[in-house]
Amino acid sequence: MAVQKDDELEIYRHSAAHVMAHAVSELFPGVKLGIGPPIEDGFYYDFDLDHSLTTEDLEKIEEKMREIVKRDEPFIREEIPKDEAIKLFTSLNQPFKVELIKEIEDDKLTIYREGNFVDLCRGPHLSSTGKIKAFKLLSVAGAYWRGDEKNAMLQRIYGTSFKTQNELDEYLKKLEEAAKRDHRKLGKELDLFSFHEVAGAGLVFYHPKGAVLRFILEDFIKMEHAKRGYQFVITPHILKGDLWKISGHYDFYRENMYFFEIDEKEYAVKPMNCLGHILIYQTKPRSYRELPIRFFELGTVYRYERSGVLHGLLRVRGFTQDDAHIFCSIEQLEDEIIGVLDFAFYTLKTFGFKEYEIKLSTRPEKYAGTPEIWEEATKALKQAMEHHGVAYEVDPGEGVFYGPKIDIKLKDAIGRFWQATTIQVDFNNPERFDMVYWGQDNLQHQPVMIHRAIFGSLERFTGALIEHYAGALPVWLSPVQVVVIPIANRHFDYAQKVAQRLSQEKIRFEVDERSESIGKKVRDAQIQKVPYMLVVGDKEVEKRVVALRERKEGDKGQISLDNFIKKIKKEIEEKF
RNA sequence: GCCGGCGUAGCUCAGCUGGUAGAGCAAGUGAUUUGUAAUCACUAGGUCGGGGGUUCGAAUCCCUUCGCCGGCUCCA
Repeated sequence: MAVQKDDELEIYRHSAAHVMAHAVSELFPGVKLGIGPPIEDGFYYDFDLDHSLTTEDLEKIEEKMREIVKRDEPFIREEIPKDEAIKLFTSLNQPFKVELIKEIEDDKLTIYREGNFVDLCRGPHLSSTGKIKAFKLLSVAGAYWRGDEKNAMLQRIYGTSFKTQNELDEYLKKLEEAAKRDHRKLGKELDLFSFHEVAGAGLVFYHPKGAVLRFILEDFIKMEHAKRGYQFVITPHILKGDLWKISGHYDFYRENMYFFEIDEKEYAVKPMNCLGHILIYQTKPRSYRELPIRFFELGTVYRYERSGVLHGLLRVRGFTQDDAHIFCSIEQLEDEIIGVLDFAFYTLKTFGFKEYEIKLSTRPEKYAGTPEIWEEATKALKQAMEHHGVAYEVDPGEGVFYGPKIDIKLKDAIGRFWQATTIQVDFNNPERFDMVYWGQDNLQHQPVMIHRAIFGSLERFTGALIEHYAGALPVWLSPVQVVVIPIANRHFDYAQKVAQRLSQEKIRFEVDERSESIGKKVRDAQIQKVPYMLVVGDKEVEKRVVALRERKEGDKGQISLDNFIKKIKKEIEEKF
């Protein structure tokens, strides 16, 4: 049996999951039990039940759980032989448990009883149900038995539990707070982007303010690529089907692509940019002297994603990648990966991301190339990460069909991780496209190809950014950096003078000339999360200054316009 | 794609068991000229996501479709 580290809270929650299953069994006799482990912030349990569970059912189940807790039934551990366990759970009509037991290698296994409820479980558990103090059932969702979509769909109840009611309340409040950071909600409130049912799911429309943010990201990433020796290219959005056959996408990626016909020829909308870059590489003989060749493109791609997986900006059907393909010699591979990692870490830091996950994904079931080639590429990726001394986890079998990859994942408001940066080694396409370069030895060699994106997708990165800052973007990223607020009509002239100056300094501003109270104008600017407000009234006109209000700190008093401009320009410069 | 839930004015939401829609904010108009998170009044605005059905009558019930939400699966 595998050794597992059971932290106290995990045991606690695991016991809560048992109590929940117990409650469901009492309320719905005949329910078939799946599995019910503790998870990061709570626990779940899967049930096979004819009746569809509703929110009201959750309340009833909670009620029943409280009853079981009150009964304070001891958790009793029992060791029984495998065949006896099979008999027991067969008699209890628990086929999923029987299936699990049959796969356990040990001849002895453990069950836990509490009252008249029995569950297959290796434990450990609390001493009795009465030890569970605070819990809440959160949601019910579908989940395939054993995570396989060919299997039955069970109903999963998610819940959480804490040792005190206080901690539980705090957690629930945290969830509420997280919902406020949701980029989908903020995107609407801040007038950044929209989706349209009439246009199609997963297709983003950037509004003027969203477009400002988008352009800032584009400018930044273009500049950085230029600095790092990338050459810019532009390639078409549609390419003939035949080309995708050469690359293998036709076999391995077909279900994610959009095909259509022109002049009786099959075409596909590009789901990736690599082929265009390969064609450019192929336009002339290449020398080792040119390597590494780094082609960069802000490439817009379209992929068919199953309807249930779309998620605001974080998972869409049309998106733009800051995509580049590096063609280099095998000897240059590791250095190139080191360079890309450096680029990625610099970028994430600049945008304020401190928390991320680094994953190394290895060979999947469907793959192109040979195991040896995969091995070699994986080694290069590992060594590059070791060079940077970063901690990473291995995701076995999660690689793309053409090669292993490193992914950097960013956390969203409620703690889900989304892949941003990706670095993928590809030995497959150089082979399929017969790519070569002339070496110093006057012989032809095959280059290695690296697919990589730093933001990943501009859309996803924008979504992550909004959630990271809860909409309160730093000054350099704010679509509107300053709102000028004249107090009365007689201050409009002065406000316009201030505005003119801001405009000259290329600061993004608005002047609020509405016939509203100053309180209202301030409130609206705060809600729009504008970093700076400049209030101008009689006093400011007279002294030729502005009254500064900072988004987070409130009224900062008077300051000369020159000094304010100096301050804000410095912040913009420093990407603050 | 699968399981469950949801879809009412630009936004946030109300509308009990079927009797043909309502609030606040936003918008427009007018008044007000304001000192740091909501000035007041008036006006306009919806074939209740689309289509079909049940019914004398549907926002309310049923079917279907699109979209959204939470999971699951998938994920370059």
